[in-house]
Amino acid sequence: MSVAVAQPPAKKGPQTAARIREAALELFSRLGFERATMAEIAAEAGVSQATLHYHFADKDQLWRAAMLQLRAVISEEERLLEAAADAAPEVQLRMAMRLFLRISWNHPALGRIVALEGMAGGERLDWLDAHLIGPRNRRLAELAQAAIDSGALKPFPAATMIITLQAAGAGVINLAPMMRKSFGLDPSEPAAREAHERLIIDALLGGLLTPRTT
Amino acid sequence: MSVAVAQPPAKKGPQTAARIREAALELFSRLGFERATMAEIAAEAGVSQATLHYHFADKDQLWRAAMLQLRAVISEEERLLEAAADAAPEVQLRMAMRLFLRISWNHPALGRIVALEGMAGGERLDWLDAHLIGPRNRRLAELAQAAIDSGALKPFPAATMIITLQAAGAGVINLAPMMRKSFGLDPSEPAAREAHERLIIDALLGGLLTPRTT
DNA sequence: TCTTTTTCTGATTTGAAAGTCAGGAATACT
DNA sequence: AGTATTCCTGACTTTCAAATCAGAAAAAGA
Repeated sequence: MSVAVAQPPAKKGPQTAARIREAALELFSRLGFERATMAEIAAEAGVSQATLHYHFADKDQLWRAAMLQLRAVISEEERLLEAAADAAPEVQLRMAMRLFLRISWNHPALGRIVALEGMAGGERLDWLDAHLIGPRNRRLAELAQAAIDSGALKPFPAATMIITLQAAGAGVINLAPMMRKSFGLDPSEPAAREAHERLIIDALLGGLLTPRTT
Repeated sequence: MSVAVAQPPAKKGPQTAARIREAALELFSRLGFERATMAEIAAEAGVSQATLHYHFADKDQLWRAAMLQLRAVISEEERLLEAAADAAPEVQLRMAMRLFLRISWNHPALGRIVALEGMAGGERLDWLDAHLIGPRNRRLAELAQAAIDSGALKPFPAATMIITLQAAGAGVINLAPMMRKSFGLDPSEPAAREAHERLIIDALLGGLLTPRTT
């Protein structure tokens, strides 16, 4: 019981910063920027709180670093879309929507953060718009607009469609705690996930495609 | 410049508690529970911070009081539905959806709070489920289930449909800051609001109604 | 009028979380 | 080995918001 220390826990090597980023992403997305504390993040990453400040200047910088890590993963997955760059607009749109839902599912952090910051506004939203969601949103909107212009989709404002897709797509995952509470259902089961995916695609595309008889 | 005081601001009478509740609702919904501070609420209501603690034991009680006030207003508006209690299920559902969207619009606080707390989970969500959103959600789900049973709607899980409606319906309003940032559009304009309403109704009902040719 | 109760406030306490710093331990370099 | 550098930590300071409290001002009641 002298001073302390001893067990070298988990190879304190250069992975430390990465572990911190992961812990930060997890906590920021689950709790939002304010509720997540530096102390919790440090504990989750298995380091002292001061270590966080050694690797990242302040909480804000840590948040940005976590977001950039998330972006890297997502951009990688979205590269799938490039393969279909010359398909018909509504085909591309359907693919993009499926991919969007899949990514929402694989990275719940994204949807939660977009919902939290997109609601609050402020500097972090500005940053997110510039680095993460803005380009993504506008690309989707262009796709939707192309589908509208080609006559395949009813002429709703593309921006409204995209925001609605975003909200609806992330909704079931974001609102998992509420769903459990109100309905006793767990939306993280694969069956529920698939039902949700079909629901969105059927509803948005089924409901918005122009009827063939016109 | 002696001591201070003088102008009797806004009749400190029995409306004080009500003014505090309104200020609290405004700030809680705009900023969420944590970001909203007692000091700000007090300032908004035009009273001292200690007065908040005179009328409400602590921040949590104040939050509950604000929510109950919101519930009272909403319940009143929802009474409209009773008039259609014996229409066909899908007609009732369409009415309920319209009303839901209208309420989301008239009371942005509701959607924001549901999104914030429904994402976070915890005690406040438990309370909300018991007193505000649970009964509402389950009533809507029953309506949707009835429409499904009657064969008018495709057989998607009713709970998933309701959560999606909730997310999509409140989405454009909740994500107004993001929409402004990403698209430079203001969803609070009447035109945008109407487009959104038509979009949701068209998409969800148009896409989910069983085709007449089957 | 005097007294009591209700309503409200300034000043203060408490607690929690962000951020700082001097220095210890490990690693790399010579 | 000796030295420098990188990585990490415990202890501390600072900041900010919730909650408390003693009492002032106003209203109600006698």
